[in-house]
Amino acid sequence: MGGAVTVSKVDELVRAFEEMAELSDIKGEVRFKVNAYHRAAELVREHGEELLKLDDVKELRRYKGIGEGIAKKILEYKHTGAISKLEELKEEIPVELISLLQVPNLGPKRAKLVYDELGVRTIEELQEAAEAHRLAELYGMGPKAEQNILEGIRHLRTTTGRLPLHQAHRIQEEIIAQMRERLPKLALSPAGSLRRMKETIGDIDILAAARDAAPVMEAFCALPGVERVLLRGDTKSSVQTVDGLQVDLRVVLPEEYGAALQYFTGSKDHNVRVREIAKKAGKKINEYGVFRVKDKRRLAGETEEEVYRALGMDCPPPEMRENRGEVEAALEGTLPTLVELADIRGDLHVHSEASDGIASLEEMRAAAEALGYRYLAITDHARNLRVANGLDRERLLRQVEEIRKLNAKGDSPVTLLSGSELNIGNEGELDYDDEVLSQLDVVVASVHGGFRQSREQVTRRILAAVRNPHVKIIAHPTGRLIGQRAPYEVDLATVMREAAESGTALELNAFPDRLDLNDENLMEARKLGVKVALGSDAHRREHLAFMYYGVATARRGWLGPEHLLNAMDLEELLEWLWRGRLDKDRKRAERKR
DNA sequence: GCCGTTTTCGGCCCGACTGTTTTCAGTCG
Repeated sequence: MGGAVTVSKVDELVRAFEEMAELSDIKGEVRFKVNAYHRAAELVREHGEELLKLDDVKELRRYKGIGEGIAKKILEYKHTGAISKLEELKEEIPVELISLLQVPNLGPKRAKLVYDELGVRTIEELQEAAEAHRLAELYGMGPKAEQNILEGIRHLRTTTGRLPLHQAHRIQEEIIAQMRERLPKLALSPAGSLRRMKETIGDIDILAAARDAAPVMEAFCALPGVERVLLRGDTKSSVQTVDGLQVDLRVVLPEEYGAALQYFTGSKDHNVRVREIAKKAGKKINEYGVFRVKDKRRLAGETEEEVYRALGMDCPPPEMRENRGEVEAALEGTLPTLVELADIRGDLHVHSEASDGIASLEEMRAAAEALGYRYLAITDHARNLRVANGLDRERLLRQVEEIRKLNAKGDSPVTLLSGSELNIGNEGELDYDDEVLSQLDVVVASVHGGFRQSREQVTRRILAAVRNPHVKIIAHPTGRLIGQRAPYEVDLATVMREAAESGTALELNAFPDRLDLNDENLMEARKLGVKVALGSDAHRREHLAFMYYGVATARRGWLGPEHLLNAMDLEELLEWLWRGRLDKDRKRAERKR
């Protein structure tokens, strides 16, 4: 089996430009050159396939950010597999030095300094030098700087890295609630990557508006969950919580609130683009407002909408602010309308006590009713997934019957849809025959094992499921578990094309560990015209609420209600589910001929 | 290293906080 990890040419080239940026930075090149390399890495990440197809400097230079130098380097890499400039840099500066930049409070300048003066090239050596107080003797450094670097190393080793969105979200809500208790009238908002609903969160950013910042800082730094105060200024403080998370609070005046929110929400790349646009228009934007350069007149600041409008832009929803085309769309007035939680009419992936859930059908239905849903698909695990108590044929058919009876009573606004989450076997085989599947409303299929198989095999398995006329949704299509398990190798582009063609939806699994498809996958699905099915994968009543994170992720993928099965009303959904199955059945018959 | 309906040279996004400094560099976001 070809299970070897293959790193693509594109990934290698991205890495090469990133190394060039880091090494140039340590070397002390002007920041703009370093930025140019970073930008090149970004461009290759985004357009690598296209770029590597091109064969002359002129064509490459059509991309903004690629000039003479970068173009030649791309071609050199294409033809020789290496970039001589990078090799030269590596001879001047050891690559291991790049790893030192991970240490908080140690940047490129001091990394170079400790290497030149002390020969330090790894984090271990850095720690030894700091503990022997050799860092404090260096020019421009002292005992504090040394201590901060030791703290940085400790932090690096003890924190588990980024926190999953839902955990960070809970902590943030708690902090905001505690602040409100102490200062009831204070305007507070989440900001940063949490407001953008990124799938993992490095630290929590909170913004406050007040005439007098001092009492706000006071209250914040004294919150019960605060382990220690990292820095405390007049308008900005950072603390570390008992669970090792960094929380930043920024306080601005009410008339600056919108500008500060814009600035503090990011992303960094988005903000850089916005500031460039301001600059070109003879304006300046910072966290205090938008200003006209010539007379420093203030043009906007109180609300985000006003801030963007002052720059001739619509206001992009926070989830879109990643510099993935939203800046252009905001300028042209072509921002899409994104899906909202209120658009969601039902959940299409739910388990009951029949397999590995803990609630009865009626309990799950009552919980769905509380969320205002109109339908709920019961998709318990199927026969072959023994570990999850998968239903055999008889139990499944009994459940179908039970669902019919519950629906017939007509005492709930929620219609239960009978379904199953099939297991896609090693050769693409499914748990039940067509005769059984044809009795179900919603057939979901997904991979639960064989994660280390080759890309070809996994893709073949999933394509087999896509082609089954009854399978209408491929659940958690990449199998990743955030922070625990990488996605299996799969040719997602091919799966998406086939799914689009055959009328099969791909799932956006809203379970917090999964969020699968992810935001970038979803943008691709949107482009290819693939329908997306939101499912909470609930195993108990409270899990239905995970839909919130699913909708957030859908928004990060630029999806509107028109892309989602769950935004359809019941009749439309049933028609889509059944019409598609007849189409697919016909195609399968044609293929056999 | 890139870029140009204000420029082919001289710019390139912006500011807070800290520590080590007598006016600012380094780091961070």
